[in-house]
Amino acid sequence: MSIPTVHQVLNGYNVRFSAETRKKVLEAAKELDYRPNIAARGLRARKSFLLGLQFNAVNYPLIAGFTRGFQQMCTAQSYAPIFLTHVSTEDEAENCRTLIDRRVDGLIVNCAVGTTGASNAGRFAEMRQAGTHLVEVFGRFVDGAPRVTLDYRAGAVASTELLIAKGHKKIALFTHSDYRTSERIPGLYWTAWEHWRGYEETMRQAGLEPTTIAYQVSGDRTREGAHYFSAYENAKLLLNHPAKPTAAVFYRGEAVEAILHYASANPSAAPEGFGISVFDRVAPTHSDAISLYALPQPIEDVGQAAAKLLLDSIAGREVESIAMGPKKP
Amino acid sequence: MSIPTVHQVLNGYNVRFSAETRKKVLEAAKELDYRPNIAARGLRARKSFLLGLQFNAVNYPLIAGFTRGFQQMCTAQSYAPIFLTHVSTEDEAENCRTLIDRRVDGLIVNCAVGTTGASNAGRFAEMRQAGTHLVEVFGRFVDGAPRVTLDYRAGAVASTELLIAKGHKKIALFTHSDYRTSERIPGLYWTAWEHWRGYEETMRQAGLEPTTIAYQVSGDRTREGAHYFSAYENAKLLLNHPAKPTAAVFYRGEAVEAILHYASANPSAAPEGFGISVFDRVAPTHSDAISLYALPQPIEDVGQAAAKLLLDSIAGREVESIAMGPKKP
DNA sequence: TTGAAAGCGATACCAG
DNA sequence: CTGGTATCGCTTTCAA
Repeated sequence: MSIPTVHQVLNGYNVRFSAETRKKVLEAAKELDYRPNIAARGLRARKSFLLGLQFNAVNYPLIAGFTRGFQQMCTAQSYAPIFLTHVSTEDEAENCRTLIDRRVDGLIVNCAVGTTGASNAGRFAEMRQAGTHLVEVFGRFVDGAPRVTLDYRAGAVASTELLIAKGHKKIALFTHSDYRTSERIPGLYWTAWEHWRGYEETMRQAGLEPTTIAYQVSGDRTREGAHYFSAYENAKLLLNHPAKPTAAVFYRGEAVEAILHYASANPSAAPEGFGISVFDRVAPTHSDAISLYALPQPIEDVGQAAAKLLLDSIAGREVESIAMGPKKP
Repeated sequence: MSIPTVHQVLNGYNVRFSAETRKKVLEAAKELDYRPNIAARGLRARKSFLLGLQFNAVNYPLIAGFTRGFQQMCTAQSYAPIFLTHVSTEDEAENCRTLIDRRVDGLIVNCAVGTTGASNAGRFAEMRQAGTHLVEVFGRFVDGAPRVTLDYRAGAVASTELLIAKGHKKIALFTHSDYRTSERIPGLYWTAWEHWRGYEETMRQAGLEPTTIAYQVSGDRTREGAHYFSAYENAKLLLNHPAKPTAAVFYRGEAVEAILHYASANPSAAPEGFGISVFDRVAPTHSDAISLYALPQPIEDVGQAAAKLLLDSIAGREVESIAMGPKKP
């Protein structure tokens, strides 16, 4: 039996062959547990069947969920992910080099941004122009790139509606102080901005007065616990606010944890029946004073969607950016 | 200029060639930004220069650190990691299949264990026997495999010594109730056991009386926050213990968080100046009553070491298992 | 219905 | 010193 014959049969061009030939080939393949060599196939096809997954290490809580969704999608099409993380733009550039040397068929980008605002976004945009298949995730830095993001507006809408449904009327928004600056700094803080818009819109539509309370995040906001400590220190801003809110929508799960801890350390600080909702993960925490409604972010779905977009792009199909809100409970 | 000539020059067999030839080749290579195709090289060498990285998703807090260490080591030798996570033994088997189909040159294993104790450890042991290069991390399931683990004994020794150095004499150990069963269940709870041994040994050597206090973890202990809630509910076991400890060595960071929260919610519960030390990561938490000394686990180093072991094994060198304790502060 | 042959990009061997 | 040639495993084309 010749190599091409075997090949044809194994790859489904069965019409051309006699039943007997087919049977013999199939049996032999099974017996030998034949598995095609993907690298060799790729050499011929000028592909690697490898996808590069670049992640900013500050987003480490997202990694596990994202990669799970991603691998489900891509291994089903016999692609495999090469996963690399970076902590700086230099790191990122080096990892990118590694991936290109590997001839990856596509790239997931999760930009690093230096304290000065420097990033590799421009380079990525050029690469995309030059034909590299690339999808950006959890960010809006690379011009023109298809992206998968979290829909913070939808998250805020759902969070606010949830508290309204629980009967709350005085619902505050507790967010960080840069929620309004996102218009001016491209790529940064837009999630807080959209979140705020979603909150305001929902409150207004319900005929309720929005009250936005912002805490300042001091120093490097990517440092461990930056939001936690800032929120803790500013807990009174929320709990002693003149508008006397009975509930609050939060922008960050970390800030929720801080208020939960503050409230249990200061039993009279939070009004009876205070409610909190948030579009984020909240770490397991003991709390009796406050009712917490966490709408988890669909991180795994983001991973799946990103893989799908990337594979579609590689296959030459049209792709469109997606923003993913909270799952219906 | 012929292909082999170029090849030879580019790969450092320079002695054989005239200076002029060398120069021409090198210049052309630079100008064209020549990068060898690793897949093609691998086809000929019957290698893939790919390493499979299988991680149990329950260990997600370790992923970011581990992969960073791992990638540093392996990209330096022009290997790249394919990263896959599993949540069950079936998942793990499927991922393993994916990696083998990819002809990975080596495998990092982080076993899943079902509630019945079932695992793929046997299969991995066979694969190793059959010549697959494989390194186990954070576990002791695969018979005969070289592994990189955390040295919980050293962690406990350092934790205990630290509290002794701070002047504490009544130092308890706060751990979960299965710390003694590890002798009987291979692969499970051995970290708690070693940790306990390290604590006892250090206390005895210092002429102090060890007091081990254990909390029961109810239900599925891999569920989110299992240790946190169990420790919280059993906080009194530690803080009201008849031996009146002034400090405690903890086995888990999560349990530390629980006690910190409990103590700030119950201000008189912890004695003045209570000290806690732990060989683990502790999430950022506001706390004034308790002095916390966290000795971080060297997760990134584990990643590096695992990559080194695997690459050594692939290169045919002898490899030996490593246990990594806390870094000297 | 089948198989011979070319080629993907790199490497190894050996003859000139 | 230099280059022709075979080879890795797979896919495609075309002739028999």
